[in-house]
Amino acid sequence: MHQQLISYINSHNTLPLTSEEEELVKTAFQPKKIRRKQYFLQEGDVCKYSAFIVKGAMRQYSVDEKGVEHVVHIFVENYWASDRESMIMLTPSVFNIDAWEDTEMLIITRAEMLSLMSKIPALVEMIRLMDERNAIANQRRLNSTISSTAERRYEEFASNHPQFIQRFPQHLIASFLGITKETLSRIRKQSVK
Amino acid sequence: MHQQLISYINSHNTLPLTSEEEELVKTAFQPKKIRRKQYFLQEGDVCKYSAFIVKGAMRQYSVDEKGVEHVVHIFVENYWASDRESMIMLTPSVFNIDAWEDTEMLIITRAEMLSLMSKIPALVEMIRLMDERNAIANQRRLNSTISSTAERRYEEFASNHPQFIQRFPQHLIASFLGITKETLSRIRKQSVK
DNA sequence: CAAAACCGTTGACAATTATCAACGGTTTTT
DNA sequence: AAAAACCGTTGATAATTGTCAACGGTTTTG
Repeated sequence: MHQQLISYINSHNTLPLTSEEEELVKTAFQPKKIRRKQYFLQEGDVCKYSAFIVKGAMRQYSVDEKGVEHVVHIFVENYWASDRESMIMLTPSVFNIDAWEDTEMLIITRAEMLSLMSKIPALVEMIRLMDERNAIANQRRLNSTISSTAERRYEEFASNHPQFIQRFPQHLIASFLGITKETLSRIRKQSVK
Repeated sequence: MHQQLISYINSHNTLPLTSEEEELVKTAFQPKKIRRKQYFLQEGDVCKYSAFIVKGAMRQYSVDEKGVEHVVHIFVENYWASDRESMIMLTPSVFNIDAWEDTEMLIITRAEMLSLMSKIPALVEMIRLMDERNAIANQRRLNSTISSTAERRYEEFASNHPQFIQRFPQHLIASFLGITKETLSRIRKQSVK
């Protein structure tokens, strides 16, 4: 199980981890399994862990005053799930993260992660790379959100993430795109023509 | 002029820069001034520089097929402007960045920045902190974009960034929020009631 | 200082998207 | 095996937001 994480780390670095470093990683990350629908993080709680997903799928969402869920992230294998703001600022999260499928993950606290980073330079490098990619992805998503129609956003998403279309129900994709399930259903009907 | 950058760096770190490090920073960052409306980056070009803004204001925007501008970022003093995706991937940018006010900045290429970072650990730390804050801000913006009405987004923005409301015209704020200037005008009229 | 550009507002109308209720066909739970 | 939950779709209608054109008041430009 830890091997997948180690491969992930190595694939984000020029130099592979030494076996001592691998050991450090293995002891710092705790395995955790949760079943479909169980919470990894609940609104109002402070987020204590980052999770590297080994197998399964989770979603992160907020719930508005009318009780409607808004999915801000979908996570699958090799994704990292957490609410960074809550974890760093130690503030109650406005998000829920729960398992969409039964999920196996490796979790670590921020303190442990910082300690690991001070011992393993490759981790710092990996985080930097991830932040970079993250910033780029966010930029793209933001731009498409403010400048494209719902239809175009769906088309882009479907062509960039065909696996997600197959793996998750439409209503979840709709929420992720910021539209209702009915609107997405009609958009798809349209574009078949 | 460089002093402002050095203060900025120091304020993002536990240890202040040594005078040798300060010197390195001063030689690596080139001063540059541009006038209102001049481009710092033009769509189709590869972004070569990161800019630390010493004085003035810039905006980053894309232009859609109808010729409508969509503002994705507004930058003022002590902000960093660049198109990270273009700069890192060496791909033509889909964005324009231009000066909204006459602007003084300090610019640096990615290669020089990487070289500086290898010599000045404090810079690496600063970048990490900035990435962290950036990720948090993006998360918030994204969530509000997919889960709030235009009216609520404007209210949040106005209460979090009152300086921006005073400094930039409404049509620019509207574009930044992903709505038209007419809609924003009507929203404001409403909320005065 | 005259012309042009910019800015916010308004009205009339159109397009997009949301809301609510209902349906039939799954899949999951008990 | 029956009941419940889930899922996508559709229709009718409402709410939100965009589009286009026009205006008067500013500010900037030549």
